[in-house]
Amino acid sequence: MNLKELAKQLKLSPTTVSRALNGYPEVGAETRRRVDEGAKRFGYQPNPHARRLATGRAHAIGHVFPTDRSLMIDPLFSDFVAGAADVYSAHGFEVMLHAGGHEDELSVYRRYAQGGAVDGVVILAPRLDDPRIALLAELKLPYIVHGRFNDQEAGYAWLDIDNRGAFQRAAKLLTDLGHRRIGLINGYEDMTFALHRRQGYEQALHERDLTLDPLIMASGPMTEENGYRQTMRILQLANRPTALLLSSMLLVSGAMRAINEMGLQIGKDISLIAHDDGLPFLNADGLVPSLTTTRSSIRAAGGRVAELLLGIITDPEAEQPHELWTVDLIVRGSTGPAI
Amino acid sequence: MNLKELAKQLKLSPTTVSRALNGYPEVGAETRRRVDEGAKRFGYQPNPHARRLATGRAHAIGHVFPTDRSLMIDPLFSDFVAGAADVYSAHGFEVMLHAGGHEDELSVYRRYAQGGAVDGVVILAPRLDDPRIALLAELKLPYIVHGRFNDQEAGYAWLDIDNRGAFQRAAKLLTDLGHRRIGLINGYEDMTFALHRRQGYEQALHERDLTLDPLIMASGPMTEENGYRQTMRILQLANRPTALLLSSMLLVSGAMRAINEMGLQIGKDISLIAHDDGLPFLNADGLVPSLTTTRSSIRAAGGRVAELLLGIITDPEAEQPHELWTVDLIVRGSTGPAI
DNA sequence: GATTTTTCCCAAAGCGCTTTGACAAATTAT
DNA sequence: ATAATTTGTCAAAGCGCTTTGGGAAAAATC
Repeated sequence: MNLKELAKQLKLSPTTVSRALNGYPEVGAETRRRVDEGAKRFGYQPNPHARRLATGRAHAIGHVFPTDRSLMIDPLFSDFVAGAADVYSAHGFEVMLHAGGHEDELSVYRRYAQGGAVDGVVILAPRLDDPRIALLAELKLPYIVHGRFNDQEAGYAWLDIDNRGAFQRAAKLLTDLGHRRIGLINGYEDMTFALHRRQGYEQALHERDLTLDPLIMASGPMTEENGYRQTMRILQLANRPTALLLSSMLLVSGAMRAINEMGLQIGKDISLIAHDDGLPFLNADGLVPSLTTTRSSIRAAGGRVAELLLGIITDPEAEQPHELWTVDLIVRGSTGPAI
Repeated sequence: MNLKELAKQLKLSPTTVSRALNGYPEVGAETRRRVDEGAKRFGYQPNPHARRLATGRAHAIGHVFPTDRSLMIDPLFSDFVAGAADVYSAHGFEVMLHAGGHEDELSVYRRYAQGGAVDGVVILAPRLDDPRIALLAELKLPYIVHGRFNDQEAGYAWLDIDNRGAFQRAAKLLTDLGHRRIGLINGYEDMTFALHRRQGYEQALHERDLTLDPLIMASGPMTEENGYRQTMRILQLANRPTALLLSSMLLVSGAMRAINEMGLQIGKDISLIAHDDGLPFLNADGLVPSLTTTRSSIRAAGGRVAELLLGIITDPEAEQPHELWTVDLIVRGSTGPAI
């Protein structure tokens, strides 16, 4: 059943049916009712490809899986996309997913821009020297960045959480509790989110005139195993820290394992604060002791990013949105006074 | 730059250019060369929507996020899709993602089928009484199931791992080690994969004339927290098991935490075998002691499922593929003789 | 050399929708 | 009453591609 067929059944022209269905004003109330009723009765669905071709709008958003880092699929990604996809679907947009490997990320954007396969893209996990910056500026493809390109805040739309502020506050909480040696286990620091976290951490230490010790800082993949390794390494130092700041709940899994193994007690011998993206399978509140966290739902971020991008697409003239979300610091049982 | 424009530049007709680009035989070698060269020079990319409309093929596969279980996004999903997306992209297919919530899964398939938005879909996490069975049989939409509908193995294409065999072998390994009380912490058992695992487990116990004890069996979300909860509950029983079978590495995280807390030693006081889907952020080999697992890469499964589906789409007349993958049992340090 | 076949290219139609421009009919203004 | 406007509908063009059905020119066959 296509438009023409439906129009014939209703004894109307395709023009009128199309207009009625798309809510244009130049169609009588009674006719509109008839059309709506007829469309429902015949189960008519407009052909999406024809519509795209005619309107030039894809009604789709592109997302690219960050699949480079030795093929490690970030478990955060699916939650982010789930949040975004919900919003898209509410607005009749599809999400087009691309997982690297065969075609490199930049080519994908180029192809998207050229063929109009999508109306916009979401850029994830921005890096310090991100090659996507230049390309996207050149391409006429609406986009929004989750995170920020390194300290470059104008010229593009973004939504970021205040990673710097979050880790600064977290570190400050620890110094307020009397901790003077505080370790940091971070993600890869060529990603801006991780860099910002380190900067927040450094600033807090700096404010207390504490010196940085590279030995108790680490940067790497946010896996259980690396959490274990780095924690183990740091705890075995002669002069081990009394508190640890972690960039991910997955690192926490490994860290707790290491701490248990060392026979230390969380919240007493060693304090822990981690960033919690709200992944549903790893609950900070369910741990024993419950975990003090800087918390920001990555799923909510995905949803908001989607909303903003749809806004940009609808009105490209409007000012580019910038949103910096403050991060909650939730104090629970894993932080205690320094020993 | 579109086809017509390119053709004009090359002083050829759109027909010829289209044919040359799509590898049809009725075009001269020299002309073909000129077209290829010209297309590259002008950076020509065919408009995907126009192509879809003309050919009636979407060159896209639909995937639906299993987002129901109280909005819990399964972390396995992204790895599976990553594997699949790689294959699609090598074949010039896109992946269209849908995350429930706004529109229910069945409607999505109906819409896909009606409008030809995708050429096929991948069905994930089949259930015991899966409403998708009936719908898909009715819709003329090629599909393949990852897993199997409950013991119904004909009439549709599927790829599954031998969950039953895997858990049977795992349980048998434990009984061979002398364990007589073996616990099971499973996923939701209205999913066929979980049911099959329980059946494998039950059969192995049955072969040794061991009786089932519902007290040391659990079924629920595969989260860290639930792993902890169930393990804790089971270990606190008066007559606690000496071995535990777990359906997911995430459950293991929680289980190990519980075991540590109880002051028990893995591989000695209690043996552990878990199913490992090969998630890159949770490595069974990196644990201490390293974990005995039934292992099957969900990412590889995603890739193969994609290949099979593309095959079905290319040749709908061919026989429906069924693949049952045997699962590796990798014996490592977490299993020891019964105490 | 005349006829058939093959090779290579083209004009035009069609995919299913949206959108422009025209036009009766109904309404309002003069 | 007629003229000017508004309302509700339609015919036709166009989005950019593929594909059908020819049809010259070149090659192969008799």
